[in-house]
Parts: sequence; C-alpha cells; structure tokens
Amino acid sequence: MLKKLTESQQAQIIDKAVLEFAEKGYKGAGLSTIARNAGVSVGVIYKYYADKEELFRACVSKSIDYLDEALSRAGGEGRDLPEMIRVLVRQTQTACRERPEYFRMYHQITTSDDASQVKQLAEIIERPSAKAYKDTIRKAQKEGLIDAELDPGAGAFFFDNLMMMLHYAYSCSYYKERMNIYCGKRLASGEKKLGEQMVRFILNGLGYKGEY
Amino acid sequence: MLKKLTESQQAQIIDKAVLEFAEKGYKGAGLSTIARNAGVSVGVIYKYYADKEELFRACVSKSIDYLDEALSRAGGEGRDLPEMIRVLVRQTQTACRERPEYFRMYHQITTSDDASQVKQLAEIIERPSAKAYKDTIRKAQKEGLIDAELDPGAGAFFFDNLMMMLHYAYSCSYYKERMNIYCGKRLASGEKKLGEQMVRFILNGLGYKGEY
Amino acid sequence: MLKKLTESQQAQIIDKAVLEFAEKGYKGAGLSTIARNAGVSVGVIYKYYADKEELFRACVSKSIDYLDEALSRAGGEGRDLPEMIRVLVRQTQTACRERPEYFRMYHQITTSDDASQVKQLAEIIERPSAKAYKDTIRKAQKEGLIDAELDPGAGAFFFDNLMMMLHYAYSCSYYKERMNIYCGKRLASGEKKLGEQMVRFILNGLGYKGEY
Amino acid sequence: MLKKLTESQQAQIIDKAVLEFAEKGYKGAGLSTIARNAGVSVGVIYKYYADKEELFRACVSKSIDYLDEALSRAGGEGRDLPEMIRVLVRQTQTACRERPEYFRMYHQITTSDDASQVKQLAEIIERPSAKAYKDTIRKAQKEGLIDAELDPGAGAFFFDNLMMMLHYAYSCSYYKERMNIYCGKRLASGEKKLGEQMVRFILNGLGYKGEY
DNA sequence: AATGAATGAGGCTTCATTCAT
DNA sequence: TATGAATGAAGCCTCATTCAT
Repeated sequence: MLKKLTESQQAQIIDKAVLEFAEKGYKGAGLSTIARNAGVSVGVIYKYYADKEELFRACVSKSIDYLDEALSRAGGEGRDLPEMIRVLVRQTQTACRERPEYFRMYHQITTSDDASQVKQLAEIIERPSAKAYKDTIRKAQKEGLIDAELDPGAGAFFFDNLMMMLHYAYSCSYYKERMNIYCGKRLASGEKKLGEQMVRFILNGLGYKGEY
Repeated sequence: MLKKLTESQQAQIIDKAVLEFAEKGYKGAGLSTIARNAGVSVGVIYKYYADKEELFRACVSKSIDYLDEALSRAGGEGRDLPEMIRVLVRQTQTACRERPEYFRMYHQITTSDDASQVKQLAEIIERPSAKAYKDTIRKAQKEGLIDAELDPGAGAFFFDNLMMMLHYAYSCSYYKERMNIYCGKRLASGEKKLGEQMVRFILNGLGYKGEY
Repeated sequence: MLKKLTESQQAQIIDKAVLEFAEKGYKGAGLSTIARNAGVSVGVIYKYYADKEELFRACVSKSIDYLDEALSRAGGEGRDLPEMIRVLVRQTQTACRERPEYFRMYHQITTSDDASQVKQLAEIIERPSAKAYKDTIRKAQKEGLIDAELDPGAGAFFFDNLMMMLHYAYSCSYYKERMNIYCGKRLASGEKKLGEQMVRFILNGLGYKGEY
Repeated sequence: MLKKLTESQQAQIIDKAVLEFAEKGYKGAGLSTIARNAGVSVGVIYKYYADKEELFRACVSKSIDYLDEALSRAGGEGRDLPEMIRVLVRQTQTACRERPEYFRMYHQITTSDDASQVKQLAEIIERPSAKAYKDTIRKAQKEGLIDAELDPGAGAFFFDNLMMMLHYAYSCSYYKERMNIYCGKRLASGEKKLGEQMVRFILNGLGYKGEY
C-alpha cells in the first residue's frame, strides 16, 4: 500500500536536497541522489515540487529560515553593543559548526544572476538584518558610543560583510583553507580566540569608545 | 572562414569562457555557447584545450593573473598605511568596474569542493597577499601605529575579508543588490564616498592611531 | 509508453544490438539505431548496460551461447564418425539459416586486436570444441579408423577451419558470394548436396577408412 | 616551397592506410593517423582520394594485388598436384609473415555488407583462383588422380577455405590464438610441420591417390 | 600543389521529467 | 498516492572534410 509521505520524509527531502545543492550547486545536484538519500522515490518529489527549480527555491527558503532563526537566537535586546556583537559572532560560529550546509546554500544562492530572482531574494534575506544593524548603529551614535562620521548603512554593511565571510570561513572548503592561510591553523581552529579578535576589530572599526 | 585563429580570436575564447563560467558555473557553462560567443567553432576549442576542465582551469589562471595584476597595480611601496589601504580600495573598485567577470570567477572557484583542488588554489591565490598584509601589519605594530593586541594574521584576514566582499559587491548581482539594501543606492553608487567610509572602518578596525 | 520494459523488449535490445554490431562492427554500430530498432529509448539501454562496450560484450556472450548451444544440439554421442560430422555440418547450415547474425558477430569479434581480450575470448570460444574434436580424432586413430600420422590438434584445426568457413559462407554476404563463385549457384544453394560434399572432403581429409 | 608528393610518399599513404585500416577497421581508422604515419598532411590525401571511402577502396585494391601477386609467385605450372599445394601453402605462410596487414585487410573487407560492393569485390578477388583451382581439380580428376565424385567447385571451395583460414591464423590475433589452442604452441609455431600436415589433409580430402 | 588548423555534424552519455502500475 | 523505470533533449567530444595560406 502506498502511504502518504510522513512529515519526517517530507522534511528529509528538503534536508537532503539542501545538502546536495550546497555541495554540488544547482546544476550539479541530482534529483535521484536527493531522492535516494531522502529515502523516497524520484517521482514523489514532483508531487511536492513542480520541478528542480522549485525544489531549489524551497531549499533556499529553508536556508533563509535557518539563518534568520540563528540570527534571532542571537537575540540582542537589552544588551550593550560589545555583548551584542560578541553573541552574534559566537552564534555564527556555533550555527556554522552545526549546519554548514545552510551557509553553503547561501553561497550558492549568490551565484545566481537572474536579475529579478536576485532582487527578491536579497530583499528577503538582507533587508531585516540591514535594518536591525543600521538602527543599532544609529542608536549607538546618538548615545555617542561610536564614530559619528560613520554612515550607519556603510557601518552595517562592513559589519555584515565580516560576518558573512566568517560564515563562509566556517562552511566552505575554500574559505576554510583561506582562513588557515591567513590566521594559521592554531588561531583558525580556536573559535574563541578568533571570535574575540573579530569582536575587537569590529568594535574598533565602528569607533566604539567604551570598554569591552 | 577557415583561417587560422587570430590571437584576438584565441583571446576571445578565454574571454567568453570566463564570462560563461562566471555566470553559470562550471557545470552550467556550455561549450557551444562559449564557441558561439567567441565566434569560433566548437571543435577548435579542443585544439587549444584538452577538455572543458582544462578550459576552466585556463579561465581560473587568467582570472588569478588579473586579480594579481590588479593588486600589484595598487603597488603600495613607500606609502603610509592609510594611503596604502586607500589605494587598494580604489584599485578594487576600478578593477571590478572594468572586469567584473574575473571576480565572479573567483566566486565560482570558491564553490568547488574538491579537496586537493581547493587547497592548491587557495595556496596560490591567498598566500601572497596574506603574507603581504601580515607583514605590513606587523611592521605597523612595531612602529606603534596600530593596535598591538591584534593578531597580525587575524587582522590581515579581516581586512581581506572586507576587500573580498567589496569585490563581490561590485561584481555579483546578488551582492550588488545587497550593498544597495545596506547602504542605500546613493552611497552604494558613489564609489568614492563608500570607499572612504571603508578605509575609515578598516583603519579604525586595525586601531590605527595616526591622522588620515 | 512508459511501462516497464517487457522481457520481450529487453530481448529486443540485445537482438537488435547483435544485428547492428554484426552488420557494422563495434565502432560503426549506433546506439540510437539499436534503440530505434528495438522500439525503446536510448536512455533505457543504459539502465541495462553501463555503456556501449558492455552492451557489446553482452552481445558477444549471447552469440557465444548461441554458437555453443547450436553445437551441443549437434550432440554427437554414440554415433560413428561420419554421422557425427554429418550432423555437425547439417546443424551448422540450419543454425546459420536461422540466425546468421550470431555468426556475423563471431566474425566481428575476431577483428578485435586487443591482446588480452582476444586471448580470453578465444579461450572461451575455442577451447571446448578444440578439446572435443581432438579427443574424437585420437579415439578414432586408436581404433584405426583414420590416418595415424595426422596430428590430432592439426586435424581438429583443419576440420574446424572448414566448419568456420561454412558458417561465414552462410552468414556473411562476402563469403556467401564467394561460395557462389566457387561452387556455382546451384550447388551453393542446395544445402544438402554441398553438405554431403563437405562431409566427404573432411572424412577423406582425416583419412577415414570406413564406409559412409 | 611546396613540392609535389614523391612517388615514395604516395606509396607511403597507401601503405600506412593499409596498416591503419587493417588494425582498426574502416570506422576505427583515422585519417590524421594515416597522414602522420605517412609523413604527409591530411589535406593532400584528399588530392589523391575523394574521401575516406575511396582511400579504403585503394587499400583494398592494393591488398588484392598483393594477394594475387603472392599467389602467382606460387606459380604452379608444370608441377604435380602435391607439389602445387605444397608451394601454395608455403607461399601463404611466407606472405603472411611478411605482410600480415594485407590479409587483415582481406578480413576487414569481408565484414562489409554493402551488397553491390561485396559482389564486385568477390568477383575480382575470388573468381580467378576459383577458376584456377577448379580447372586443376577437373584435370586431376580426368587423370584419375583424385576423387571423381568430388564436385570440382566444392573441392576448390574447401581447399581455398583451408587456405583462407591459414591466412587468418597467421595474420589476425584472434585466429592466431585459436591456432595455438587447437594445435598447441609447438606445432602452431613450427610452420613447416603444420604446413605438411595441411598438405596431407588437403590431398587426402581431395582423394589424391598418388605418392607424396 | 601541399599544409594543417578550422569546421560542424554526429555519436555516446546524462539526467530532469513523466506516467503506468 | 508513491514508485521508479522509461523517455528524449541536451551536452561533451571526435573526426572526416574543407580551404586560406
């Protein structure tokens, strides 16, 4: 008898698809591999997703959700700036260790060059954190805590750029190797030490005047 | 037309191949598209390159050469730290405007997950600038110009991370859109202003104590 | 039509492949032709055979099996020498009429020049009948029935050579035409008469002293 | 300066083409390989032969000429039957040792299945020797030297069949291996001994009554 | 007249998608 | 409703043939 896919099986499809897309890219990923790894048939994937493209989009969504969730776990309310940044960095390191595939997915997403897709995706993924970071910077500037001449948007941009590269360094082979080359294996593999260095660099970069 | 391929045609092959690989990735790129765009036949590509893989490697080499050259054009000898960074940032902006495809290629390269490939490529591409940046930071630290507690490797890493994301922001659609979201169109499209903000952020990040 | 391939369709693949390989050789044979003739899609062939090479080997196996079977149908136990030879000749004629393609396959196989392949194939195909023929000759020699000075191996060789050429004469266009030229259409197309002539020639060749 | 091809170069083309066709078959042979081995350019081959097909036909002709010549060297006039056959066998062995490629070509020719080609070729190649052998047999029958009930055509056919297989055994890997399996290495590699066995088998086959 | 690089049709193979069971 | 074998378009690559030099 042919039972409906359990929720767990449905989740498996996405999970394994994310792994496959993250590892091999859109073109390189194979539907039959995904199906095999998910323990379902190829055909049933088409019951849930119109085609490869749509499955990929679902994986993108899932990845974004995870990224958001990881970010929101970093919370941030009611703490001071150094603590906020410290938590974000730590959280990034933890999330990357646990689910590198989602960050690799992000890397894959950004290779797309379909104009409208790109715009829409960037809007969804980047807007919220862009706003949050900008607001935080503006507030800190008003409080005289950081460099007043820094454009809040630019500041948020540089900050997130550093976070993004940290993601890659912990998720993608190439960037991992690159981190080793730059920092040396010792520092690169000691998450804590490197994280502190990064927090320091960011706070300095923002012109933070307080203690930390 | 059965004339021998002119040098310009040979260059076209690589040029169009870089564009194709940069846009669609290794798997997605089509030899027939490359041939058509380069104005040559499919077959002739195989006179110059054993197979798709080798053509790709040639594109990688070409891209690396361009990146190196762009970097070396930034030169840097005999100038002070702020000036060096300023020139590097400017140079990056110019190079990206002129040849975004080479930076997109870099982005593609980094999606590869072939362990040995990755190691070798990273070594070639990253080692030289890693060393240069680290040396510069160490020297500046000895001269008491920048934060003494910053690990030189980490500092170089963060600095290059920012440069890398700048490359992407100027070369890849997604990162371009992302820059717009973070910085707003006005700032994002004004290269000079954004560049200055970035120089400032970096110098602050390094704990630079001088004037600039 | 997306039904699972019936056994008959699977058989068709091999059958049509044998025909194609037998007619055009390994290089000349086209997978798409085979697929079309077998009434299946190109792709499905790769579900059953890893590649062209493997399909060819399957055809070779099939052909060898048929040849063996045809030979074993000739049986031969408990009969006297003339009868044995007569049956073998008749059986050859019948088998060639029914399935000329298998004998054409044999002809194709023997054009290969891959040393190890050749050795292995010859071993499989020739060894058994070589042994059988040699044993029969030795026995007949002991019984004083045939020329004692004939080397049993050489005798078996000449005998099988004549059989082989009979195969070709009935299976391959060129050898068929050649038979016509040598024997004249009348004799060539009268299987029985020619068969008897051949039995006579062989028995004489072996120096058979009995009646027949 | 571009000199006309010397006669030796023209000969080289055919020689190397024969080698290539003999080794790899019509489809497998490569024009550029032939050109390279012959020390000429690909293009010039098309000045002498309209296409691959025509070059192949020229190779066929050349091979036939060689075969004829080899046969005629065996001469045969004014000798008795045993001597004639003995010389033919010896001559075959010598020719195969010296120029196996021509006999491999013959084997290749016979794989063709183009009806009109086949007919024409067989006519050219087989008719003369068919006639010669038949005449000889008829004459011998009239002289009461051999089996009167043997159809002269059939006799000539069986005789030539044995000769043909001897050609193959000395020229093509597969048949060589097969000969080893049947006769054992010792006998197979001793040309003289095997030749004598074959002469004996043939004379017996023809029902020759004289001494030899 | 010879050269040999360029051409491009055609072959093998892959894999997203379909659909009979 | 899930299955997974079948489909066939599309991609990489080869090589007979052409033609500017």
